[in-house]
Amino acid sequence: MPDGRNTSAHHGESLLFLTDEQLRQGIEAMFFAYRGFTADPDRILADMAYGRAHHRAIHFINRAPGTTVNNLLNILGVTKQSLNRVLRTLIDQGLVESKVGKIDKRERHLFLTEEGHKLEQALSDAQRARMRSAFRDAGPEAVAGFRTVLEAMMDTEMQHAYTRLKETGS
Amino acid sequence: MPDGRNTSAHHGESLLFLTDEQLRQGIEAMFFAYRGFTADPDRILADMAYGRAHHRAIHFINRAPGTTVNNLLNILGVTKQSLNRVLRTLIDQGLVESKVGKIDKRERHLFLTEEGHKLEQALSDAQRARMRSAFRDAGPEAVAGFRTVLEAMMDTEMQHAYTRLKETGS
DNA sequence: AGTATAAGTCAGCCTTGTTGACATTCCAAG
DNA sequence: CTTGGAATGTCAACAAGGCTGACTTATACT
Repeated sequence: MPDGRNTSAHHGESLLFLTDEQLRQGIEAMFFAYRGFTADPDRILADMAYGRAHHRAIHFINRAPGTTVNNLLNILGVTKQSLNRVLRTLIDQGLVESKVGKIDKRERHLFLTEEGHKLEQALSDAQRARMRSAFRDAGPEAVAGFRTVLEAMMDTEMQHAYTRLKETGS
Repeated sequence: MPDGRNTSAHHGESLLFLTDEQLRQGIEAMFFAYRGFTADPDRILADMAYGRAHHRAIHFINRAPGTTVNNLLNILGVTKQSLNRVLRTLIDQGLVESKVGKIDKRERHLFLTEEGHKLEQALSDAQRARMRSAFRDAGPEAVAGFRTVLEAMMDTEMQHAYTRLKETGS
């Protein structure tokens, strides 16, 4: 973490000078792109009794099988009550399994069932298809830049969560 | 639009081959970054009687003053009723002004009042600060890539809306 | 034994999205 | 000039998914 690297606004260099217009375009790009990003899974979920919140839970349980409720809470950034409502329906419907911890029996470890995996596949297939198409159209250098900027835009705790998940990656 | 450029999955080149793991990281980056993206304005709005929906309306009215309700509807991608609820509170609170169209009197043209501009400034200052910091940390090539990928991720109609807004830029 | 932690639950509230039905105003085509 | 359709506004009802606050249960730690 270099100190004072970006404290001065004007160096007379285009490298560090960013107009409000450029920033505004970035803001709008985020807004429109996020709509596209969620559109395909949303369409699948619309026919079912589930929403975007269920998708997020399923995604991260699949990503980190055996994760605890508390862990998921931190990653998703919602309240226990909010997550519990979602989790309860997923468990009731047999998409998620909750197992009492061996070391600490207060904890519940979450796993996708066979059925849960099927829905996860359907949802992430749709989302990956769009991401793949965007990545291919944009090319590898653009993809690297994309990830660099997004990472810099995260809150610090989320950067850590993101990095931890990356390192867990197959 | 070159035909058949990305139809084949395997060229034996890293250029076009994208693993599910890479795509999943992109998906998670989008998720965590969008949280950061909205966090600062959300904090400001939490103290007031407004939410993210008000922010979006204010942003695009500021961006394209005199826009019609229908136009805004298309950009925001919500129903007339949903937007109307937001718009009504903004008009009642004196942040937005609605003027009957001169050519077509059915249309309402929307403008920010002095007060509306103040809130818009506060919100976009916060959001731009984060975007600026992320852009600086990432560097200009990364920023270019970021925008290329986001644009490729949008639905076609939103690409058009985005481009139209860009060309309107000061 | 007493405190802290993990999880679950109940109740109630808010924002923001949805549908459906309907009124108004006005342009434009027949 | 009339009529159909477009743009807008409004009412009502509902659902998802956030939130807070209060409380219970089980377990772990000190």
